[in-house]
Amino acid sequence: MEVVAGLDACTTVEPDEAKVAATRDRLVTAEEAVRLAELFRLLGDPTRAQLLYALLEAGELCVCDLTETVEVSDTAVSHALRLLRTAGIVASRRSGRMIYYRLADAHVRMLLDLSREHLRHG
Amino acid sequence: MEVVAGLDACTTVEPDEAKVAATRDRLVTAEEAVRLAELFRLLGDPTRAQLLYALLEAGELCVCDLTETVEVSDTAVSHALRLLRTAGIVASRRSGRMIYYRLADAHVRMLLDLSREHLRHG
DNA sequence: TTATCATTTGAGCAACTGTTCAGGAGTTCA
DNA sequence: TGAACTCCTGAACAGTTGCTCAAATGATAA
Repeated sequence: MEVVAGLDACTTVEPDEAKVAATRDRLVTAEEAVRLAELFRLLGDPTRAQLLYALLEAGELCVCDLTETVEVSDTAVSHALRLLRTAGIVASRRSGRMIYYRLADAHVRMLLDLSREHLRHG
Repeated sequence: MEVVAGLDACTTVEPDEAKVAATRDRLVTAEEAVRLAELFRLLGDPTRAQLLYALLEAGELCVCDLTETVEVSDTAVSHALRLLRTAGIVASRRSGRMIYYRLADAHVRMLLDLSREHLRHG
């Protein structure tokens, strides 16, 4: 810690300081990194991932259908959905006593698609 | 738990069982979901995210440059890089006493790009 | 109203995560 | 050889995570 403007190490072999400085300028800020990590972290749980892929396929599903599709308890699903909803990743709509969830972000949809590609033909 | 073939709930209002069954067929398996979540989980930490974005910008950086770019201890960087290396997300190359790291996966590069888009113009 | 259904909420807890610390391994140079 | 440098490893510890359980909404039906 406490390396605020510390640019005084690792110059023994090659002067990579220029590269480091250039990288720093174009780099995501620490704050942006936190927000990006937050997004990935939300996708980084098997239960939440399955829920999201189910919504990606089905378009819209109620909690009980999601509970059935992913095989975990309804409360676990609800807790998971709350996190995703708070982050703006999914949105909900009430119809009678059921609540239907859907993906709420085009970029997330692309992320899910792309990473599935990575897994299957990567 | 213990809902192995349980298809007997939530048919009160609409018969969504067909939708659930169809979704299940095209859905990622539980095993795939675990692997996908594992990938996202690795991106889902501020330190690792910053390291990856630094590599995305710079192409290749040694550990000491990464330590300087991201402001955490060298051991923390090393631990983080080991996780990413084990998962095949980054690769390393030794040159003298330095070890240079680079992104090792085109899909991951796209994921990083896409999510940055999401953050900045989403 | 009462009963039932679908979903949510909050507390509690076991399991996991990321960091620091101390020490070790491999490389270069005098 | 030995010292200096770059990086890695393992243990330990605080903080976080995701689940279960019990209880509470909100909505429909009798």
